[in-house]
Amino acid sequence: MLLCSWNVNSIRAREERALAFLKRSAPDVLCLQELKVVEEKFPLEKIQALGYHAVIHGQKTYNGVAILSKSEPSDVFYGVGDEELDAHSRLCGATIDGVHVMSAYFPNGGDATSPKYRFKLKWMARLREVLDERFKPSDPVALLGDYNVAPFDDDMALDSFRRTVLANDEVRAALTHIREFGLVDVVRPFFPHGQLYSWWDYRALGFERNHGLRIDHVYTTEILAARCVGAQVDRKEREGRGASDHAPLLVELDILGGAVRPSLQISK
DNA sequence: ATGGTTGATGCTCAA
Repeated sequence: MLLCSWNVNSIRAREERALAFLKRSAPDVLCLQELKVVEEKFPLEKIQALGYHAVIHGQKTYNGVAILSKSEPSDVFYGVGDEELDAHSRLCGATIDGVHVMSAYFPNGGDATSPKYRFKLKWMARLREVLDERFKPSDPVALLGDYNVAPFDDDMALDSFRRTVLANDEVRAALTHIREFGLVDVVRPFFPHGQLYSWWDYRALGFERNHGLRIDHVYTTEILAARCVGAQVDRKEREGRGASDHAPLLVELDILGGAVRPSLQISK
């Protein structure tokens, strides 16, 4: 079962690339973030034509998340269940092939003096409550998305990121609290020395200089983590004109009995 | 000290 997460930075601007990615990588599940569009204007028909179902939690201009899946989703939910926090469309969930999948777009937070940073910490604290309310640690749960947090120093190309709201001690502690529900970073074990990035700033030749950050993640409960057989970032997708500032993150779980994709076989 | 770019929107904000 191939699970993917990709912050597309506008699904309408990325429509052609997203359709090509679905054809090329054929994931069983693709979690999208930053749709920047309401559900009514989401390019649903073209995605359905490729054999995908779609759970869409849209918003005009900002945010917006979705879960695309080959199998039919059930037990769909939208938002974190808090009136203030759900002014932003940042979370949706669905059960697919028995896996409780969530697509999450954590707030960026601006800078540490900004109200946006308080919002980020509040949203992260609420996400932990959502996990506690909806699931047990023994359930097959997969939280995919743009976490806007780099957990380790070697998840950052530049030391200067350490002081930002993407990597300071406080957000890392907030992420640890989420992890302590019973989640595991299933990508990290395949890249024990770090230097794996999923986002590069559009500005100042961020990608060309490989000034990246690993802020997109797949966290799962232990029962699924034990089945994780490969992980990779599709760096090619960040190249050229019309790229999102994030590259897709792919994770293979050996749970459906299908063939393991050779491109994702990386020894731990 | 606040550049550099992309996207949606509408003459600016968010990332």
